Amino acid sequence: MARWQPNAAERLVAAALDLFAERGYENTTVIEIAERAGLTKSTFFRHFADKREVLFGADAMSGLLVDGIIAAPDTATPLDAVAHALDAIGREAFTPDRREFGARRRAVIAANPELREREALKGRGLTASMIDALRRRGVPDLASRVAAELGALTLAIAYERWSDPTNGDEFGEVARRTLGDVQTASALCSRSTTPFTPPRSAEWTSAHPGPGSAFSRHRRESHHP
Amino acid sequence: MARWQPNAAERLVAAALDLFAERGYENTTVIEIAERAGLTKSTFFRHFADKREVLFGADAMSGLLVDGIIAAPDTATPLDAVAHALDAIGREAFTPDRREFGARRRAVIAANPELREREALKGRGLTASMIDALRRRGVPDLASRVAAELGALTLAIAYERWSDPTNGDEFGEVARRTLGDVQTASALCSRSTTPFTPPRSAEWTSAHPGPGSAFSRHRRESHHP
DNA sequence: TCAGCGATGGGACTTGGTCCCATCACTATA
DNA sequence: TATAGTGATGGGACCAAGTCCCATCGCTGA
Repeated sequence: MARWQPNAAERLVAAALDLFAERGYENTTVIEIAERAGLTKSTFFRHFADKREVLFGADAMSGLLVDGIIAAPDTATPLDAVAHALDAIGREAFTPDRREFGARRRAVIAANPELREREALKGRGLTASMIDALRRRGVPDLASRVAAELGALTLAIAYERWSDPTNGDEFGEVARRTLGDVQTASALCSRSTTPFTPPRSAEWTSAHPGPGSAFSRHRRESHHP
Repeated sequence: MARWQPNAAERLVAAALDLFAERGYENTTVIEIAERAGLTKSTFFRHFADKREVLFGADAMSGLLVDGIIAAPDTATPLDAVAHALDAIGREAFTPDRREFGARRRAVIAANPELREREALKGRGLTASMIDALRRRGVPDLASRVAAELGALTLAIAYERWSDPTNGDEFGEVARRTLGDVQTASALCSRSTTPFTPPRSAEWTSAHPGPGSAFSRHRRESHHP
């Protein structure tokens, strides 16, 4: 029988991905997944905490990110350290041979709210890991949170771009380019949108002496608690 | 009977929050929640899509954020528009009378992974809404994503700070201060980390001299296990 | 040959969640 | 006053996710 055949977990993942792609996540039963893998419901839950986890189980990313951030040179800025970690992910996790799998997985997750929810949680976990690693580098609290958030955004966008079949670049390249884009975009966030307005006129800077006062003129419009 | 008593949904929320706080989310049954509210399982699921949603149902935030961002003056930068939206949330959603509820809710959510997962998904939804609203302002794609992400981070931190019982400020103030802190921290992400060199002393303080600004207040550490 | 061990099978059980229909209270209209 | 309509509720059957416990299988080593 199927008993004692190796790679039970991998077989379950493959079976699940196939079935999810065929008939959708919610129209697929754990028992069906297990049967296609030549196993049973019991064994499924022995390998994965729940039905969603079958697409998120092999998750060494957190460790890779932490190690990558910590291993970055002392002179690296917080976002440099994040870039260093993204490189590690490109070498260890998102290798070229996994691109197709990544694309299928991404499509399945995008099609189901329950899976998107799990993905969101995993994202928070990765962000938390990066915050922790950055703090250990001596980066101040808030800067760690912001850098980790930008890192998570970069990771998400880079994964989108990399798993696109028309893209032939390695993940490391994609990620670095993406991080550059994010940094550029970040600089735009505190600048006026309209390209031809003077970005930092006298009035603007004087009206913006400290955090949060830029829109002090907009507040107090209506006060009815 | 309890039938036809008004505010069924509110009673369910109150009952759920009480029970979750008493014995924990996973040790509480939907039937128990319904019974404490004088209702039944059927009615519970008529008001809320699932068990988690009872703590996330009253969710007008997305609309408030979108409207606030769109209503911001044309001259506002992306993050100014976000600030404008956060102000609206302070007036419409996170009113002072809801602080205690917010604190209890936050504690319950923090104690349970399933609820944290839902919270993460809701956060993604808010971010998506902000991205959309910013795009409608003409903000470029990537800048929208970054600004929305920073806005979501600001909202999360501001909610943490505001729901703290020792905090007496209104949400709008807290959010404004938080956004300033986030912007400041954002600038550090591409700068060298070393803590005892320039940024802290001269350059830092002279660039942001606001009296009640930045890190002088609310030194609360945020922990991520 | 046998004992130990880890992975699997299997079934009972609880709970979240869906579905459908009966029931109740209120309202409008004749 | 009677009656039909409407919307919210109760109730139970039903399915799938997830837990628990124990039996069973195949391998390994003595």
